[in-house]
Amino acid sequence: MDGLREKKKRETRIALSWAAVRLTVERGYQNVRIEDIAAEAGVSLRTFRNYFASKGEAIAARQVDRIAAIADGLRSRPAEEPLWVAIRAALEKHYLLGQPGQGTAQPPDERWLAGVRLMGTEPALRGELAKAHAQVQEYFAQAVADRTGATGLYPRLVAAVFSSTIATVSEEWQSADPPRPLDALLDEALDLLTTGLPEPHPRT
Amino acid sequence: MDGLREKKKRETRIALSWAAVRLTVERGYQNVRIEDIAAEAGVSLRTFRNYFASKGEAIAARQVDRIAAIADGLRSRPAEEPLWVAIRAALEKHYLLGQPGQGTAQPPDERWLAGVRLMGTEPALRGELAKAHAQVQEYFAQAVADRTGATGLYPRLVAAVFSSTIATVSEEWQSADPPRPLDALLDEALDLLTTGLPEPHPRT
DNA sequence: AGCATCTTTGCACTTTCGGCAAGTTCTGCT
DNA sequence: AGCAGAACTTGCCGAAAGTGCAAAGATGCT
Repeated sequence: MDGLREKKKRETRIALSWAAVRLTVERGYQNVRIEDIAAEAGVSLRTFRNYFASKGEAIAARQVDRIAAIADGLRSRPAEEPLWVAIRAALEKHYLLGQPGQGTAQPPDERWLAGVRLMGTEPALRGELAKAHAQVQEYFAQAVADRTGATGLYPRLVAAVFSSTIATVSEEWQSADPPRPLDALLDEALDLLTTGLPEPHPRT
Repeated sequence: MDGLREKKKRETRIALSWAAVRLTVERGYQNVRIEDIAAEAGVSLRTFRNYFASKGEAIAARQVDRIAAIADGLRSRPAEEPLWVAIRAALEKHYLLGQPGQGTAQPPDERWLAGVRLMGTEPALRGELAKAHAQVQEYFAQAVADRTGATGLYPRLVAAVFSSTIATVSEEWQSADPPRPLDALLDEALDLLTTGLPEPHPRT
C-alpha cells in the first residue's frame, strides 16, 4: 500500500495526461489550452502546473510511463537471461499491447494508439517526446546497470539506443507504406541493433 | 555565393545562438531573458523570435548545426567506403574538434566546449538538446539513405541511434570519473554499436 | 533608378510560467 | 479517536513568453 495520498497523485497525473491526449486528438495541439486540460481532469489550472511543465509534457507522459514500465519489466526478468532477450521480453509485454502477431489475449488499447499517432501527427510533439524520453533514460539505464553489473558508458548507451529505437519504430510504423505490423518492425529494429547495424546492399 | 541576404541571416542566427550560450554560461539558464540575448546580438526581441522559438532552441542550435555538418561530411566521403567507416571519419572531422589523441592541428574550440558543458550542467537543457536532435535526425537519415540506397527503417534507425550516441558520449565525457578523453569514449561507443551492443561480463 | 520581395521591428494582446500564502486533505503518533 | 505536522490544491499576481499584424528598412533584379 502506497497510501491514499500517493494513489491520488498518481491518479491525478494520469487523468491529466489522458485528458491532454484526448483533447489534443479532438482539437489539435494548438487549440487546446492547458486550462481546458485541467478542467477536463477536474483540477485547477494551477494544479496542472504542479504536475507538468507544459502541454507537451502531459501528453508525452503516457509514453514515458510506458518506458518506465518496460524498465521495471526488465528488472523482473530472470537474472540469467541475456540482456537483449530480457529486453525483448519486456517489450513484448509492455509495448506490443494487443498487437497482432502473437497469441496475446490483451485487447488493443485504443487510447494508447491515439497517443502514439498524435506524436507522429503533430510535429511539435515529436520534440516533446524526445525530451520526455531523455528524462526516463536514466531510469532505464539504472535497470541495465543493475542487471549487467556494468558501469560507465554501457548502460547509458543501451538506454539511449533503446529509447531512440522505440521512437523510430513507432514513427516508421505510422509512416510505412505499405503498412507493416508493429511487432515486425520492432523485431527488425532489434535484429539490426544486436547485429551491429550492418550496412545493407553492400554497394556493388 | 548565396547572396547577401542569406549570408546575413546565417550570421544573425549564429550570433544569436552564441549570445545565448555565452549569457547562459555566465548567469545560468533561468537568469537570462531572451530580451538579453537579442540585445547581446544586436537585434530586436521580435527578431529573435523569428529565428528561434525559445531560449533552449537557440542554445541547442550550435549542436544541431554540428550534427548537420556531420551529415554533410558523410555525404562527401567516398561512396565505396563502408557506412560506419565514413561515419567515423565524419565524426573525427566535425565532432572531435581539437581533441587530443590524434594529430589534428585544429585548436580546441572553447566556445563549443562551453556549449557542451552547458548541456550537462543545466538539466532543463538536456531535454532541449534531445528535442533539437530529433529535428536533425531526418536530415541525417536522408544522408544515410542516399549513401546506402536503403529505405524504410534502416536509415532512420541509424540516424536515431547515431544521434543518441553522440548525446550519450558527450554526457559520459563530462561525468566520467576518472575523466576519459572524448575520442576514446566515442570509439568505445561506436565499437559497441557496430558489434551489436554485446552484454559485458556475461554473468558468472 | 524603380519595383518586387524578404527581413526587421514595434505594438497590442493572449497565454504561459512560477512564487507565495491561505485553505484543505492526508499521515503518523499518542 | 484526536491532534500536530506534512503534503497537496488553489487563487492571485506579476513577469516572461509567444503570436499576429502592418509599417519601415534592406536587398535583388531589370
